[in-house]
Amino acid sequence: MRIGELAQRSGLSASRLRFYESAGLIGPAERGANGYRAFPAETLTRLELITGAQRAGFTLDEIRGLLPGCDGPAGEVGHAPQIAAALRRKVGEIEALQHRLETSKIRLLAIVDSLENGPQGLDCAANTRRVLDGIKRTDIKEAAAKEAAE
Amino acid sequence: MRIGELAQRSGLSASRLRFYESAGLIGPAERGANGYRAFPAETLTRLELITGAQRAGFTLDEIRGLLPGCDGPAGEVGHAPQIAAALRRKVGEIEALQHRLETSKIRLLAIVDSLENGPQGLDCAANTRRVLDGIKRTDIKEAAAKEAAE
DNA sequence: CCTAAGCTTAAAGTGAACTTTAAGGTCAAG
DNA sequence: CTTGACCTTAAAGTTCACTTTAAGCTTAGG
Repeated sequence: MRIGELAQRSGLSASRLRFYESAGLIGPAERGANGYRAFPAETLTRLELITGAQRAGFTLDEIRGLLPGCDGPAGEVGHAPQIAAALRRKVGEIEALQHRLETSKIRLLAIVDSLENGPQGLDCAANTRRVLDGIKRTDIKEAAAKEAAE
Repeated sequence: MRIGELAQRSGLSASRLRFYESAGLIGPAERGANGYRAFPAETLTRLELITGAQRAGFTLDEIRGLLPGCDGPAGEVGHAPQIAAALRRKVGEIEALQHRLETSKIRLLAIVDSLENGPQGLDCAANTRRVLDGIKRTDIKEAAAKEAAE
């Protein structure tokens, strides 16, 4: 598969694919007699992994370290346990992020509620204070919920 | 409160606080006779809001638009319904992100499982194929779960 | 044969979110 | 009355993750 087709099928730009290759995120593509890159079909799967990990908040550096591949400095066979441990740490990070998101969501919904069901006709400063108070109450509720959960 | 104390109490650097002020994320601080900034105590709460929103994936531009404050171009009283609508959209985005994270987590755990409980002694290329196969199976299960949920 | 699409490279540019630097003013303590 | 911590500004620098540019191949189609 040449770079244009891979770009179209993956939805990524060709420049991004070249960038990923030069960054070592996808293995160096084979070259045809004309110098054109020839990517194997698996690259598509790998790109999905990469973009998925990115959406999950991983940096490219982290992804390079975590993705399966035999080209790294520790890329030999006995590598698997370390990768598994790293992935477990990442799962922990994802869980922490999920918790933060849930917290953000609760806060946001509290603000929406405060905005939509709160008293009308206050001036802006008073409204701001009320919203911030609402957030503080949310914090307290969260703290209580956290305590209860432990 | 001067900038050093605010920095210490918020855990943010003084340069970051100046940057946030110049970016309009926190209101322009009053100035003492010496030109030093004098921040009101509420700024701390606002900074928590800002960093919280950042952790939730908002850009500073978005945060500036969403945070309560009477200094914006649309900062007058009737502004609340638009803010509420924007916040609801953000909640939707957060939920999408949560779903993506859950997906990532499942994938990661599938890889960990594949790595830890899979056959031993395969060479690296074979192992890679096995891991990628595992991810594909995860995709299929997710698709099935999604279908079932709808 | 020529053109246009598609590929190559190296290098420079972009935008977000800050940080660092440089040059200087303020102020309490010794 | 000087040292050192703390403050000021404007401007330049940094990192990440790419994109754009410039100059130049290759290859299929009219």
